[in-house]
Amino acid sequence: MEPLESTEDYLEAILRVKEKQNYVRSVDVAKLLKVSKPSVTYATKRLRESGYITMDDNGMILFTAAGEKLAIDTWTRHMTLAKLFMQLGVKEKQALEDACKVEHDLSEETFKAIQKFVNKKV
Amino acid sequence: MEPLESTEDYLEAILRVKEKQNYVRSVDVAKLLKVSKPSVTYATKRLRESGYITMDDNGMILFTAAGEKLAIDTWTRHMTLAKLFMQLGVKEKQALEDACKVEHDLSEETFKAIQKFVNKKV
DNA sequence: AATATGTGTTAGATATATTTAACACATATA
DNA sequence: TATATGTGTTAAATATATCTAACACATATT
Repeated sequence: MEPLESTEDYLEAILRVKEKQNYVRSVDVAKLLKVSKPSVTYATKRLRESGYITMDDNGMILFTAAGEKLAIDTWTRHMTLAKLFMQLGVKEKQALEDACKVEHDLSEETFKAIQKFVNKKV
Repeated sequence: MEPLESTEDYLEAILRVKEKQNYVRSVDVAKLLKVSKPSVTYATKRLRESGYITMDDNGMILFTAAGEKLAIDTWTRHMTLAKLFMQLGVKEKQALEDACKVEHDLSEETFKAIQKFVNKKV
């Protein structure tokens, strides 16, 4: 079971699939996040109700402006955190994995401090 | 509603109450975590089943060896993370709050890298 | 003694997020 | 044409974690 994937994780996954192949099917999101198809059905329903995505006649997932912004913001956080961990000596794979788990929970203040640090250092 | 407090959060709270007053009642934990009394009843049941705590005849919460170890480990993580954030310029209160949210999700590798960094710097 | 306060429990509801099973439907293959 | 594969849905179960309401019981106050 294990509750795991939230709004931002799904939006981020949609963004990654879109960058890769320009269209996003439910099954692509399921494969990337390693969750079942019904989980994606449930998630896309929530994301539609929240106004983050729409779906076309073929069931393709499309971002709204708000959804794309939140997805990109989340992705930026993810990469910034991963960068921090890597600068501290963590290997890329682990850094990305940890960043994903942590990215939703940080305050703006802490995120900005981290951003400043990783950019200063590069 | 909002799911929030997990095993480690409760163990950490129990540790903090114990440090402060040497005994730990359910209501103390509820107050510290700002959750309801039934939430604590539910949590202590889980913690007992997992072998992390016991309860004496008066309902006082006692650590097992495993419970105390996990509580201290969690607290150490919490403080190490808070230290990292403070070194990056985050104010103490916010650093502690963010550290609490993040502490459960980090791999050993990343935690050790952070530990090395904050100790090197001091 | 009667009442109020503090502590804790159980029962039931709510919310999030996941799963498997079953099915519908379209397209591709033998 | 019959069957297999791929995509997606709905329904129902499971798991975690919370809440409010109601109650039990002990101690403290009037």
